[in-house]
Amino acid sequence: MSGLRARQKADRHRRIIEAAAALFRDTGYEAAKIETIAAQAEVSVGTIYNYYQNKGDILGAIVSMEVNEVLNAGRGVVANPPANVGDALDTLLGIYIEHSLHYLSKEMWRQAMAISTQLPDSPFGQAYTALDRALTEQIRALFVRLQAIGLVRRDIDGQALGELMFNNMNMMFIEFVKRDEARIAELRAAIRRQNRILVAAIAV
Amino acid sequence: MSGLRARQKADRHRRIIEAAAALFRDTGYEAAKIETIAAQAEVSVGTIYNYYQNKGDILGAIVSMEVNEVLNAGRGVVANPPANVGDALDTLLGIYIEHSLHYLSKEMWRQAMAISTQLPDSPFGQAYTALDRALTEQIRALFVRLQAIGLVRRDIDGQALGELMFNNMNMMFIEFVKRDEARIAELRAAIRRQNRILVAAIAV
DNA sequence: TTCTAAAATTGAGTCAATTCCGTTTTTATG
DNA sequence: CATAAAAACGGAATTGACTCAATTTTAGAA
Repeated sequence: MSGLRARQKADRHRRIIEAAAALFRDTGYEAAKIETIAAQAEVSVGTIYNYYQNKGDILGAIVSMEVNEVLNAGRGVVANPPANVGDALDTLLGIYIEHSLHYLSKEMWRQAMAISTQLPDSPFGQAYTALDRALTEQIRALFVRLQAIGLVRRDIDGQALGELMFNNMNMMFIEFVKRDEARIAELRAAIRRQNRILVAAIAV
Repeated sequence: MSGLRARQKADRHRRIIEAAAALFRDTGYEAAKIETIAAQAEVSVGTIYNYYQNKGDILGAIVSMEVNEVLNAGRGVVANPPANVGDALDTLLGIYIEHSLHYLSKEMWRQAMAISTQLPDSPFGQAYTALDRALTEQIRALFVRLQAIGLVRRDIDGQALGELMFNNMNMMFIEFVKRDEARIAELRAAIRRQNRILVAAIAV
């Protein structure tokens, strides 16, 4: 069961994603018709629904790639953080934020976020939740690292802290993508200001 | 211009909201067809769209009522908070959370949240953002109150703290409504645990 | 009371996502 | 090879939100 059929399958997957990504970027998610994606990918509408449960899942596949890149970039910071709690946090969260608009437009993010709350049990909904958890975990890992180095107090509840910080950043990011005119620099400054309270509380 | 016409208008508004609320509750938001809402409210489909820009705005009107009640209930706590930072926070956020499922089901919340990110510029999208801001402001007001009483340090950045705490609670609430089996008690406990870090940082 | 312009209502029509099922392609088997 | 079962495909049909041009209702002037 791993000959021609599997190859065609992978190829069609790729073609659908490529067609969709291009269209979402160029015309926006809403404006991109399944029919157009199908034509571009040289498959039928029915086939697209054979590969993805719904339009949101196509976007989901694209979002997952993006977030996984972000997670990867974050690993570098966790392994080798700046020698200062505030800077370490700013660097990690900065990577998340700066990377975030690389492949995805704000409109695509809005749609992705909306779908993930609307259909939490769809394949994408579950994947999105898993990605959030992975990001939270990475922030927690940074604290563990900083505790090991001796920059963060040992008696801090790393789990709760990671959640608190991720949740705040995430909510700020949601507000950010909701306003087209919002700028990354302002977002980062606002998060830095909020985190100052936490940094003061946890730094040795 | 405030005779029969105004009365009929108010009456139709009410009928539409009542019909929609009942249907959303009973069959769920997705399953509730505009046609059915129209029939129940004894108006035509077109009339509904004369009163509300889209299906989401109908839900929006219901959500706004709910959140305004919550804000109202919160005012009491701010005016007269428990004499302990942790308890004061727990009481205020507790009111938000306990109230939240009074009129709205989890599915309705999911839809409302999704729509507010999907269409941030629709009437409901803007109203939802305003409600979030009002809640954040109320939490900030509680800190100001606690500072006045002498329970919270004067040098704390109240604005940043209010945002941090609201954002965290809100994100936790989003995750809560995404899982049908999640329980209120667990949600409150998790938030309490997260807030402990903040309380330690800000208490006198 | 009658008439007219403005405001509101109506429901058939449009549009795009999703479903459905008959047809075609691929795989496994003798 | 031939062939039957399984998997995947295609595209017409369905569905439900939303629009719009025609019609009805209301307010208020004559």
